[in-house]
Amino acid sequence: MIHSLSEENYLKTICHLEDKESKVSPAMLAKRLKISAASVIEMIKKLVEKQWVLYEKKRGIRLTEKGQNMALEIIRSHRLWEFFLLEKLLYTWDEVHDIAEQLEHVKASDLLKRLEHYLEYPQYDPHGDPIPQADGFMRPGDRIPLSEAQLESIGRVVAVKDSSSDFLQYLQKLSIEIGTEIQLVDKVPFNGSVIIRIGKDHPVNISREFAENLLIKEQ
Amino acid sequence: MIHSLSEENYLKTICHLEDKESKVSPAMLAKRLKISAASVIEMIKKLVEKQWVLYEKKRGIRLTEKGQNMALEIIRSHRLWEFFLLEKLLYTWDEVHDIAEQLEHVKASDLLKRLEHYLEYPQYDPHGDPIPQADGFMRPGDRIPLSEAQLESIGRVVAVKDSSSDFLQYLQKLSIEIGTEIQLVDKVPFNGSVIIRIGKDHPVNISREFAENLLIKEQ
DNA sequence: AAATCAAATAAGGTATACCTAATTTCGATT
DNA sequence: AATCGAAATTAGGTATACCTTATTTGATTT
Repeated sequence: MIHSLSEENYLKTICHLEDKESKVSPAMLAKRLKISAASVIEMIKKLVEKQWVLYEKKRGIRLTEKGQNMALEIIRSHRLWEFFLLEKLLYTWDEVHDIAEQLEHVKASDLLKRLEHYLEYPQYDPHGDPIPQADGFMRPGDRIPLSEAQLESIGRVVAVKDSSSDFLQYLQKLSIEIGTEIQLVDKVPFNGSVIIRIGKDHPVNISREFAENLLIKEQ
Repeated sequence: MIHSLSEENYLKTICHLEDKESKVSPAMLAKRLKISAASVIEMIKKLVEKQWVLYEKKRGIRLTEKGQNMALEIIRSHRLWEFFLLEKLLYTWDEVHDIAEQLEHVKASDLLKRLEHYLEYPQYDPHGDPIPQADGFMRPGDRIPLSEAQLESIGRVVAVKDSSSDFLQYLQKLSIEIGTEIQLVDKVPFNGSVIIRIGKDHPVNISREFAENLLIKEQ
């Protein structure tokens, strides 16, 4: 059965939300996809008919096995293309996502296998998210909160948990962006705050809360 | 102004037809795009409003300068992706076109420049068609009819002029397909027929008409 | 249990890009 | 100039995927 670009985006988003939340509601989907709740309801009906999702009010929206497989394939495509864009076209970590959103929908027999072979079987995308294998297997991610990094280790910022504009502005003040190298210099057991070195600057002290919201990939 | 996938396909197709025909009619577009003439008329109206094409019954459909630029950009994208698919993902010459039809519509600032840099500024796509430069300049193609090849030269089949099923079946009989290497062994002045070697086979004699319909890229 | 409020859903509408089935236009015979 | 046929065009219709504006449902508080 043929599927449209919209349907693919729904499946992908439901898959992501299922990972993060105990129950996926129409309202959550509407928020994530930036469309009205009414439109979501309509589409969910279609996806239920096609047997790609189940919907019960109590349990929320869930992918069927078929739906799950389709979603994983799209996520696989997205992450492989992200890797390509960073590694081969030298885009920066924050630029790749939006382009991969377009590339992920390209269909061709064998495309992902060829792409993956050409990229030498990357395991993680530039944001530290695991790339699902062709058989649907997906290892856990390898990005961790800065607060849990090894002492002395150097990591690269790959994402933030909190994306409030307060937090983002604070990041900007500290000259931290996606890709910035950060070394964990010391942890202060007293209040959980940590001392980090941003790039080659002098070390600074940041709060535990901050350190928990900054996701890094150790290298 | 934002443009849709359909609009892009119209512009691209009009551009190709303008090259080939003295006048582009709605009926020709309908045939090429495999949609009804009525739908073409509708779309042409929209494109005229957006000032991407001009339409007068006597002169037919023509791209404006803006439309021409947009069309060339899409063609550039198409041919760069074709090159990528062949060169990097190792697809065969006949597989790349359909995939590039999808990739050509991906939008991202800088994408084509990066892609082109990464591919080391290819001049021609796998079918011997020239890849327009960023500034819109496009050199002439470098594929020629087999009948005009240099004696002794070895070329690779990149396209056919005549795509009637009779012709294609004859090709199949001779084991010629896109990508097949052909050496021009000799020309017979008498009737214009030529003697060719297909791959590593014994030379065979083919008619002038045949040789004129087979486009090769010398190497 | 009644009131309240947000989430879910229904109803009806829009734009895009197709379609088929008339109808009109126009150039080429006759 | 009348006729004919193909091409162009109009009219009206469909599916997709959105929308806004009710209305309903249901969970939570009072």
